[in-house]
Amino acid sequence: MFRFTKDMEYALISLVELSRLPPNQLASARELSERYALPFKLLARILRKLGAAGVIKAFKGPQGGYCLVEPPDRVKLGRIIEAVRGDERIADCLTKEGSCAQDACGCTIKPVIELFQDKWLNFVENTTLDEFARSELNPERPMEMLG
Amino acid sequence: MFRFTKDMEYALISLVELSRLPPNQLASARELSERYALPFKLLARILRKLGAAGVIKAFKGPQGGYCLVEPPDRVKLGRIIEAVRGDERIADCLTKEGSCAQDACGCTIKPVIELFQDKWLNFVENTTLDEFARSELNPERPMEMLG
DNA sequence: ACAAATACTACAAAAAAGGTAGTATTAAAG
DNA sequence: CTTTAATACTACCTTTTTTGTAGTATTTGT
Repeated sequence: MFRFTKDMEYALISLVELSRLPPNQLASARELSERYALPFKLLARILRKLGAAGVIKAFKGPQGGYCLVEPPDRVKLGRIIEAVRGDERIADCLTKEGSCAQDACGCTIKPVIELFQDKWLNFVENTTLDEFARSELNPERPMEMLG
Repeated sequence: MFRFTKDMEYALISLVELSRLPPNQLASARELSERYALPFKLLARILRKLGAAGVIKAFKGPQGGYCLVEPPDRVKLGRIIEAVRGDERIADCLTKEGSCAQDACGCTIKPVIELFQDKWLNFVENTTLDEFARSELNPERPMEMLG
């Protein structure tokens, strides 16, 4: 029900590394993959997604690599998830038309699922990369999820 | 990253139905499956799991069926998840020995993942079936997750 | 005895996750 | 202007998880 997938792990490990880079420095997919023992090709694909989404910036050629576009406290978890995993929803019935078997919906739990979704979306919009980089969640902000 | 699987949906729909049953009445797998258009055999297996976990009580034979063992406000979400899905953890690296590729862990995000896990576990321990049956989350309790 | 229910096991199909391979393109450096 | 180290892109492939089906055994009220 709630799980860090490998692609999210790899993305976050990479982004934390980029967060900690001195200004104007880059890290390449190769470096990241070797440093953290991540499968190179897979990581490269994930970084490309992050690049396409504008979360990181790519530089080609020798001495190339990636860096963050914005400071870590401006990078929302929700944006990372969307970049890496696409537009995830927390239950099929909320996304795909007609995928609620209880169609014309005698579904008794849909309201609660919708509620969960709102809260979850709100949470990922209020969690930022710097909280991962600092290894702690922000105790200052009102916690919409995860205390 | 956060998703209601079908088996959890089916379990919750069934449990909400059982919650609303008049005292001393039962609902059978067949009834539940027909009323909510759920695949019978699959539902039966889920109900068996809930039975084995002591969340619901089963009565065999004609006029048989299932009922809750405890009142809905005593049934924690965590117990339902464990019954239906087994002992889920939110990331492989926290469960399976040696499944952290960054072993001897240069993993920079493990602390945050552990934090998420604590919060999640705390959340599911403080969410109860009656909140699903009432179609709203409890605004009274301090919200550890999901606002 | 019959019928209606749960209990249990095995299988299988579909979807998602995780990973690999090869090629094209770009650009810095010699 | 060639080499080389980087990203960009596409097509597969393997494994695991999810979802669903089938068939049989067992229990129990009527």
